[in-house]
Amino acid sequence: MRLAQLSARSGVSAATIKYYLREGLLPPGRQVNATTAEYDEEHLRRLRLVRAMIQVGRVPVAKVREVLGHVDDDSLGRTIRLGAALWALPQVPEPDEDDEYVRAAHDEVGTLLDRLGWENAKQLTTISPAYRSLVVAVAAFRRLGYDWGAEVLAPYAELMHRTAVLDLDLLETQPSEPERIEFALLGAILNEPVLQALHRLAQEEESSRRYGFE
Amino acid sequence: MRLAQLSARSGVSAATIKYYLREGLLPPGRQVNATTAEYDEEHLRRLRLVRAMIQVGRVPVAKVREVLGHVDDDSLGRTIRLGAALWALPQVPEPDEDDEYVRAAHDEVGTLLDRLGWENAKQLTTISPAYRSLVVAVAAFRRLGYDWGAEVLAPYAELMHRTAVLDLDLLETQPSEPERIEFALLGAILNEPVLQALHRLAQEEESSRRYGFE
DNA sequence: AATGCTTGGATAGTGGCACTTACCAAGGAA
DNA sequence: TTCCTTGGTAAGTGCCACTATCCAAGCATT
Repeated sequence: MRLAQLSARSGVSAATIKYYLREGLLPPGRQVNATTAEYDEEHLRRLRLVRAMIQVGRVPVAKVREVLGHVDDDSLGRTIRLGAALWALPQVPEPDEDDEYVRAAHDEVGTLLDRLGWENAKQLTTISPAYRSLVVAVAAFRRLGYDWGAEVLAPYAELMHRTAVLDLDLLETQPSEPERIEFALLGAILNEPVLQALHRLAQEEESSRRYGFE
Repeated sequence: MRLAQLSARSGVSAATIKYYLREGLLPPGRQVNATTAEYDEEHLRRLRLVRAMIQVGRVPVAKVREVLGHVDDDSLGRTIRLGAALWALPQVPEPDEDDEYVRAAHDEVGTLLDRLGWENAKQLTTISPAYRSLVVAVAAFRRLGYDWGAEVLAPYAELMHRTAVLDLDLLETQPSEPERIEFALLGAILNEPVLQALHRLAQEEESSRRYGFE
């Protein structure tokens, strides 16, 4: 398959594919001669994954390169490789630890994890981007005067835990290791928009059940 | 309160506040004389809301102006005002209706809504951004060869519905109408990052319960 | 009154990012 | 030989969220 055909089958412009090649998001094709390179189905698949990350997941190009680097790193074990790929995904900026709201949010989230019995998550508080995102968002609520405490968060966390159980059950249905890695990555990138969309749709449904359309 | 003090209390630089004033994200202060303007607590609150939208919610400045325009529009009724504000939030690009994957995704989501009995949501399929986001994400999965059908989505949708019930119960605890509008907006902007962070934390927790840290 | 600081407002510039355009030499077909 | 196509490179584009620089008006101190 030539570059032009790769472009036609993926719907991505030839110039953009060249850009991705230059940026290392796609491995180079097999060079046939000085002016021709041959691409295969694996390139097409990788290109679609890249597009899904950039367009649906809004992952910056530099992050995509980093994530794919972890995915392709055969020297790492499964858990580490997956963790590295997921943790490279975009994050909120570092919380300012001197901020009083941030400190209060830390305490609140700690209380929440204790109450839920998430012992493993507790060990990740210093390194997990998910933990940091949670602290930033809770601090933002507090700064606006809303008391988004453990009592409010706990029922949400229970529901998210059930969601995670579904995620992992689904992951285990994937037949082989490389597929599980890609599937988990897609889950993080695409399933979150899916959940968000389902959430908003559910809000619209529930709201119109309670109050009608008016 | 002068602009410099507004800056100090919000942590937003004076130059950025001037930028927001220029862009219409903040109403102008009360002009005292040619070189002095006076701001109040309402300005500070609005500024924090704007920052929450831009920094945590990643809402573009133009969208923030649009959303706030709906929030402040007293001529609209409650449901409409809230709906307008929420629907102005960032969306995925329009799905390409000619794409075979998009058409298949439409069918799949339609089946899902039937199965769930979300009769109200079914009426929104042509206009709701949440519906469109869902179709785009499901189409992206299909394009990569994963059959993200109604059977897979239904249990997620059930959990999201319970989440929406929690959201609306919480909303009803807000004492007055303007507070409910702002609270609902914050819920859409900040609660989604909270849910996402809880989701990822729950995945990490569940994953380490099943497989250990290795 | 003179000096020097601060204030809010306007204008233009910055840096990052995701492309996109223009161009090039090499190769293949008519 | 002529012309088109190919993949690669360098420079440019458009957008966006700020940010730096000016400026004149006011206020305070000397």
